[in-house]
Amino acid sequence: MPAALMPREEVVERLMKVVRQRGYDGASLAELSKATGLGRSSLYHYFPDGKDDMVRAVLEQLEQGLTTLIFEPLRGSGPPRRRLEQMISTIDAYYRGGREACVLGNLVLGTSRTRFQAKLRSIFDQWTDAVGAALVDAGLSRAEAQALAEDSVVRLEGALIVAGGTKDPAVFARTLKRIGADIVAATGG
Amino acid sequence: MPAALMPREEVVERLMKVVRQRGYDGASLAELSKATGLGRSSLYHYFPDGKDDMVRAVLEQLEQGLTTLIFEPLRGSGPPRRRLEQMISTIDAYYRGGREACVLGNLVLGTSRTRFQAKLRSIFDQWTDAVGAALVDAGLSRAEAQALAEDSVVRLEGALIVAGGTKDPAVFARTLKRIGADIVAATGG
DNA sequence: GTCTATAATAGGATAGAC
DNA sequence: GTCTATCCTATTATAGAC
Repeated sequence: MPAALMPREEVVERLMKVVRQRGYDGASLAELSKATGLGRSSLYHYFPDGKDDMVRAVLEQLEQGLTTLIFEPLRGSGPPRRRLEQMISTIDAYYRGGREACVLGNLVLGTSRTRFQAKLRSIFDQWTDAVGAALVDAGLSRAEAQALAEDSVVRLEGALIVAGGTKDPAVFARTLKRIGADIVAATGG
Repeated sequence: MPAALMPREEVVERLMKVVRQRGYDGASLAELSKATGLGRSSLYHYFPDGKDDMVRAVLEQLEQGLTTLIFEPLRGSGPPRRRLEQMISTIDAYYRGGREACVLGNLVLGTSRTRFQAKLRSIFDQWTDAVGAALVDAGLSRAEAQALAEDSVVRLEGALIVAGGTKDPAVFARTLKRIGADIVAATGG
């Protein structure tokens, strides 16, 4: 029995790239097939329910990646402000300085929002809560922490939209700076 | 010679509603036809180049609407802070408290960004510049005004994404409050 | 200016061989 | 586990009558 040509994780990673660039509605099976190097039938072998299944896998893997890269480090040890700064530079790299679009944003818009609502909400909430937890560790009240955390996630998503729309990645860089500055200000200069 | 059943403006308004809800890739001609009450052929009579033409018209009309509702009032007379507060409540109504998605965001994501890049950029820039102008009137330096204006637009767009993804319009309301508070703080309490 | 009808293509999904 | 071939539907777009 022949082995898979690549690990499932790698397949999903390539699917994610397409969804990130083209969204749910814009990602055709032809492109998903081309990006993975797998024929339609092979894709249906991995993902029996078709595109929905693929995107669910993308969201699962994204959640896992964010957990490892961002949520867990935010709740880790070390000075809270350092953890928050680390998140910002991880995000900067992840979105390539604002040149890459956001998978989440792409799935919120178009016709796909309702399809994946529960998972989308869960990821946004985990993100906000993880940032909030680090801010509480830094001395903020729960309410202050939650508000600043939500604002940080909102700004991130917004900066990716505006940077994409203006074709100006600098908007993203400036937004990350503002997020960092507000965190520094709130946690006592 | 029979008159049009409805003014072109109304046709474009209905197209906009579909684009806003479903994005470029998700907006099929069948839906655009249903939403306007016009058959495919009638749509092609108004918009010979098909969907691209329709979305170009949507963006033109959106630009016009934003100019009247937001950009011009921001540059108008009256206390600058009042003009900025007015913008915020206009936006709140326009996006129905965060329950409606953003046409711009929808066209930035999916496969449509490059198609309409120039117009998207123009609208984002006009928005930022108009907010910046009001902030300069309120006494901020050009650099401070530009930064706070950009941040306001970024937060708006981000809040619409996060509110959509979490199905929680309150995120949008809180973000508008934060934008207002930061404007008040920057223009001298 | 709007319609019905239809073309031509691309879309998602399946069957069955290997 | 992957492929080729195929199906059916939806999609964009056009033709031509009224």
